[in-house]
Amino acid sequence: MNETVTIDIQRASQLLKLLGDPTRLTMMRLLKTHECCVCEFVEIFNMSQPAISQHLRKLKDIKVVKEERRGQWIFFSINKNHEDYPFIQSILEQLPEQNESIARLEAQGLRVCCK
Amino acid sequence: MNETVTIDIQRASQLLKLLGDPTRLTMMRLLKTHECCVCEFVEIFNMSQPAISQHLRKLKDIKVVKEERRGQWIFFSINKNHEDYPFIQSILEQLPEQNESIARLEAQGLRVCCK
DNA sequence: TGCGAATATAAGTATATTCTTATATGATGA
DNA sequence: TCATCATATAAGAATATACTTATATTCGCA
Repeated sequence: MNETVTIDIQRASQLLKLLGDPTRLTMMRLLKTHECCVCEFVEIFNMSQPAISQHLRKLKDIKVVKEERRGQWIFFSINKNHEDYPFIQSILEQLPEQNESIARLEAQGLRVCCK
Repeated sequence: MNETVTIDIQRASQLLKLLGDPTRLTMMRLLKTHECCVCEFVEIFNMSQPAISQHLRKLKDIKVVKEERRGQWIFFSINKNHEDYPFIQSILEQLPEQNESIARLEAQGLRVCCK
């Protein structure tokens, strides 16, 4: 009958709470199109490394992002296998692209450092 | 070019933060299909009247719900004229209906009390 | 093997959030 | 007009959140 995928209210509110922080929401929007490492986020948000690390940990704890070490760096990306990925994606899709942040990084030569 | 409606990240995170509470998220889902008054929410959530009132106030402050007094009762409903209504609606649509709550109220004869 | 860079964790603090209880307001109806 | 019902507000307490600074871990490379 009803073909719309639904998500349990408890899980939904937990996800929304995590996305309800401007830093984490922007992180997720950035990760929608770019893999990023911690040092890039530190630059983009002009925030301390531990602060960034702690935000990423929360996203990692509920498995909406995954990490992959490449040499010295750890790259984060969205976990597309997450059970609630469609829900998350439907939100991120409505947010404006954050390409300026990435462009600014590249202009400063700070993006390459993590490639 | 891009026809998708977007919402500013700051406003989006503010909205998501408010929806990121199970009580408020359930309230919004209920209001999607039913107007409700405070006393009904008190029954549904089995929560104190001031606690309910304070949650509703937060939703009212950012104008995602509106209120209308009818005699002794104040009925709440979703403000469909809110600038970010499409964003909110896209989230609520993915949540399961909360008809059991309403049905339970009616079974207890507590729904009529506010008609 | 040891040092430096990238990241994580721990502990502490300031602030925000969500209740509670007590009280105020506002409409209805005897 | 007064008592009562529905709701709002105020003040306070417990807990959660998001930083800070200091320190630990882990990898790559000389």
